[in-house]
Amino acid sequence: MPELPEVEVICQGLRPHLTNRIITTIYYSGKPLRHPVPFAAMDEMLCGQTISTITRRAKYLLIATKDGTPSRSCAAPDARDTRPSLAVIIIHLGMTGNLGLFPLAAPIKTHDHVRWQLDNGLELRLNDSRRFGGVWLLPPEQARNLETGFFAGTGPEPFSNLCTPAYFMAIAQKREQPIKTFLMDSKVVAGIGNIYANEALMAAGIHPARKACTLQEHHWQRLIPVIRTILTQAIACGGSTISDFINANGERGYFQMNFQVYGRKNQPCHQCGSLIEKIQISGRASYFCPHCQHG
DNA sequence: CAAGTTACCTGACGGC
DNA sequence: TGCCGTCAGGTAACTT
Repeated sequence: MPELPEVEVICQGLRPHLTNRIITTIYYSGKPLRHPVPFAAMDEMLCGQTISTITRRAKYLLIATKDGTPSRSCAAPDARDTRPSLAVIIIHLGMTGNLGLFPLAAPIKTHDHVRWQLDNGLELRLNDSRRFGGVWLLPPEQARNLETGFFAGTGPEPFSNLCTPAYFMAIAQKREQPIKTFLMDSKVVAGIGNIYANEALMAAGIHPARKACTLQEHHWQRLIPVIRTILTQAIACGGSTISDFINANGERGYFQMNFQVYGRKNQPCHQCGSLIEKIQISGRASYFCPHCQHG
């Protein structure tokens, strides 16, 4: 379920419930996700550890622990222990992944693949039917160098001040590909998936198949703030449901967004009444208004 | 290097 | 009811 806004909503929803909780036990279905799940390493490194921070980078959720060293040998936590080392769990939700907090007694669902049991009677459950998601565990030395390690090659966040017209134009210069495909390239900019690439281009009045290299500075000056506004709105929509986070069932986050084009083939454009068209671009469903998106 | 294609998996939906 | 094809919010390994 994850583009950037959904992951951000999950991140914000989990934060108050996970911060300062101790991971007590970890369970694993045994089914591989996109990559092997580092169950043995998590079991060894995380049980007994305290969760410190929950953050998001691109479409990945990062859960840091306060101490990356094996804790089974130090059962009594030392309050004066200020060692900065952090092990980090990284979670990606793929196409169908979902994270929720459940009481321990809540029935296990099909495709609940990893469960992190906490010291407050709840457990964090990763459910992912298609198993395109992934779980990684970075030991302290790797966790300290995320941007040059795990996220090397990942583009800046859309909200970063690195995202300027000049930045995009320098890369787009050599790209003959459609602007929509360009926006979805995580090496260019992080977190924009199929839905929001479609929506942002509609809001900016740019045809999704237009070659990335043909966008002028004024296009980028329009597109960058539009991307930020749409992502912000989507996060706000999801945020309104955060209070239901525990035991959250089904729809939360951007399902509540009012899409202008995504999924609206042959329906009238909210701006001009023209019928929204659907085409394939780089193998992905692409929706646009033939009247509003000439730029 | 850029860009297109395929693969990974399950489930929902529409047509027959 | 059921069978079958198609499609789905992502990423990375391939090929061209």
